Amino acid sequence: METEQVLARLRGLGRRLTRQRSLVVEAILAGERPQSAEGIYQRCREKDRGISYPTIYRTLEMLVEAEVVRKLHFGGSKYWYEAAWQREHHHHLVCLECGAKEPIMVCPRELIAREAQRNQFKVLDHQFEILGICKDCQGR
Amino acid sequence: METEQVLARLRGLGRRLTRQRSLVVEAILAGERPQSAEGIYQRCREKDRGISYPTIYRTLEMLVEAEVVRKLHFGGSKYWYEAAWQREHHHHLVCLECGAKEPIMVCPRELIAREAQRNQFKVLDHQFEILGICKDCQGR
DNA sequence: AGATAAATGATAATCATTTGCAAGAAGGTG
DNA sequence: CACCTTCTTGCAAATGATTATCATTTATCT
Repeated sequence: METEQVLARLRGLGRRLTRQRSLVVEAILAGERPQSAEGIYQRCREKDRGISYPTIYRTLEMLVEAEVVRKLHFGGSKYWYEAAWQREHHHHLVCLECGAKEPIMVCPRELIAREAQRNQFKVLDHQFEILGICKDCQGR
Repeated sequence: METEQVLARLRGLGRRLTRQRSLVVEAILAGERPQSAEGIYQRCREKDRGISYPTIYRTLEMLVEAEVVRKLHFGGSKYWYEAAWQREHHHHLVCLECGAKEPIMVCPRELIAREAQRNQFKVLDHQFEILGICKDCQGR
C-alpha cells in the first residue's frame, strides 16, 4: 500500500516508474530508522543486483524534492535518509557509540518562531539533534 | 593578547609553537563568524605563503581538542570553525541565500535535559541551527 | 650547539557524492 | 503492437573535502 502511494505521487510529478525507483522506495519504507545511502544501496541489492549508486543518489534526491524523504546529517561525513510521511516531524537521540538514532517528538518550535520573529528571519528549516550515549551503551 | 593566550594554552598541553600554528590561531580570531577550512587557509596565506592544507586541518583538529575552537556544520558538505572562547555557547541563523551565519543566544537546553532524562540518555553535544532567509536577502 | 621527538609539506589516498555520456527502457501516439 | 521521443540508467571518471604517508625540517630540551 505505501509503496504504491509513493510511486503514484512520483507519477503525478511526471516521473517515470522504474524497477530501480520501486526498489529505493521499498528500501526507504522498510527501514524504521534513518539509513545511509550505502545502507539503502545494500538493501536494494539484496532484492535485485541491477541498481547502481548514481541511481540511488538520484532517486533519493528526487524523493527529497517530492517531500517523501527527509535528508538528515548527524555530524559525520555522510547523509542519512528517512521516510518523511510515516511519522510526524521529529528529531533524534543519536548515540555516538553504537550509532542508534532514536526518534523523539519534542521540537523547539516556539523558540525558533520567537527568535525568527525577533530577527525578521524567514525560517525554512532547522537542525536539532541530541548527541550522546544511549541507555544501552552506558552499561558498557 | 588573545592569540598569546591560546598559544600559551597549547604550550601547556605539550604542543610546540610554530609559525603555522600562530597563523591559524590568528586567522580563527580574526573572523567574527564561522569560517571554512578553505577560508582559514586563504586568510593564512595572505600573511604567509608557507602553510599547507594538511597543517590547517591538523591544527584545527588540535584546537578543537583543546576546546579553543568549535567545529560546526550547517547541512552542507563542509565543516565550519569558530573560536569557542570568545562568546558564550550559541547557535546560528543560517541564511541559505547569502550564507550569513548570525549568532543567536537562545538554546533549547531545558528541553534537551528533559528529553535526555526521560530516555536515560547521556548528552554529550547537540546540534541546533535555524536555516532560512535572512532579513537582508528577503528584500531580494 | 647537538640530540630528539614533534611538526611540516608534498603527494597520494580516501570517502561520499556527483557528473558526462552512451546505451537502454518507459509511456504516449498512430 | 510498433515506433518515437524523452527520461533513466550504468559505467567510468570527476569532484570536493578531508586525511594518511613519509621523508624532511624545526622547536625545544640538555
